[in-house]
Amino acid sequence: MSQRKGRPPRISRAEVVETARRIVDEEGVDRLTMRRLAKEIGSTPMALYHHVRDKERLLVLLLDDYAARNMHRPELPDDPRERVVVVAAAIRRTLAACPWIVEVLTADDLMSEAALWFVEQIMDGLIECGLAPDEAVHGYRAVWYYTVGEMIVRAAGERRRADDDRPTYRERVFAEVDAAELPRVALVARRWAELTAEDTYLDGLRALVDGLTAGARPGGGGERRTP
Amino acid sequence: MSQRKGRPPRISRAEVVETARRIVDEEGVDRLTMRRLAKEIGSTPMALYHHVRDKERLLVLLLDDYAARNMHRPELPDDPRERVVVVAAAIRRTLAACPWIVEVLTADDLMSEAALWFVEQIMDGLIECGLAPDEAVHGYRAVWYYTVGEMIVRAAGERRRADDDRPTYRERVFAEVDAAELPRVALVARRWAELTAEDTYLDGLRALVDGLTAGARPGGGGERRTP
DNA sequence: ACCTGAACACCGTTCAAGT
DNA sequence: ACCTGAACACCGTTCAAGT
Repeated sequence: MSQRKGRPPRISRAEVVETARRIVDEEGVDRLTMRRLAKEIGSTPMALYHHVRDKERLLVLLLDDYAARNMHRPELPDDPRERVVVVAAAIRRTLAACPWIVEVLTADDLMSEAALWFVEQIMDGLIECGLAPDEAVHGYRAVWYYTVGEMIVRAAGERRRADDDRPTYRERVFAEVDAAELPRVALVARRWAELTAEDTYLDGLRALVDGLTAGARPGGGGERRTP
Repeated sequence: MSQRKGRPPRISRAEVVETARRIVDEEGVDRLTMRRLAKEIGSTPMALYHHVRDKERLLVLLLDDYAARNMHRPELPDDPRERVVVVAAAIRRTLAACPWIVEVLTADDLMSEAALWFVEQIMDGLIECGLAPDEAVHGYRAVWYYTVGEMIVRAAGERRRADDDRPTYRERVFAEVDAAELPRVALVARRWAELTAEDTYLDGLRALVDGLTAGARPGGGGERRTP
């Protein structure tokens, strides 16, 4: 069409994101700096700022890129409640595999084009269980909160276990628990680390989805109960 | 007792934490640096490292300190399910009031002495609803995941709303939603920002607690149903 | 429009030395 | 044992100038 005015670009946003992805994959998110990225791309730090607003935005672009490449759509069960569970678990499985995710989740939501299919399925399952569209949005959000929280707490726990000199502090708190004052906690204090290391994501998710859909009367294509 | 050997300390860990708290309260967590803290305390950056392991640890100490000062125990309702809800909401209310919390939650759990009373009450409520102690730990964790996730996602949303030039990106994704492919999402796309800005923490929490306790037979001091 | 170079205003932490 | 000074190895971003 029309001749673009000004100097032709030497690097592109796609190239910036791609190079950033390579650095993060190979060396971890800590090694991704604007200077390092510029060097890798054969340019200067400031050239990057013509293609991404700032570093935080770059991280969000990286997450969207990751989602587009890695979020594979699972087979959908017929039961709407189970559908919500399966889809949420698929989101979590994909995101949990990418260790730098926590950096981005604290900066922004996952709400790229690639992710919307998953949102659609969760909302659809909830609506089929009898929730109104607005309630389904809030239901989706509840599932998302639970999933984000699980990923972040798990990542923190893993990091803590990696720095293996650290146990002392938490363990001391638990060792000093007064069984008269805190009988329930005292009962499990010794096994706390072991119990919280278990992966119970699915159990909690099922409970949440059950709770969200209990009491709503199903409709919208699913089985229907007597009114 | 015995005379301590070596040079007497000029600064204490308590003084370090207290000064750090003042900086964070007055100027935000971004302004808390080891150099700034040292200057404020009238010492050098490296002196701090004799009292706290590193900056991350300092942030955790700060959270524990905050919890000890601000987590006020709520009145406990008789109904065990409602007790879980009230106690979780009390945790969340306190932590949500402290905007730097997300920095720490991604680094470690909240598991200070002050927090254990809240853990106790949640476990107690769940056990009274019929959960076994191990299940109550996992139930508590599910509530904690949900609460952490809600706080982090909400904080990110608020930050996004503060940088008010940013809407374009998410809004464009939603504006381009294909109603044939994603009918449920399309239905609410226009109102997404508005719907997700609503505070529905309690609704989701109630659903989760209902789901966690449904099916378990109550006992352990509460009302009992026919077996 | 796009890119460069230099500079600003910082970081957390290690190390070796002092008291 | 506790503290200091200097240094290491960096950051993200602004600004003014070039093409």
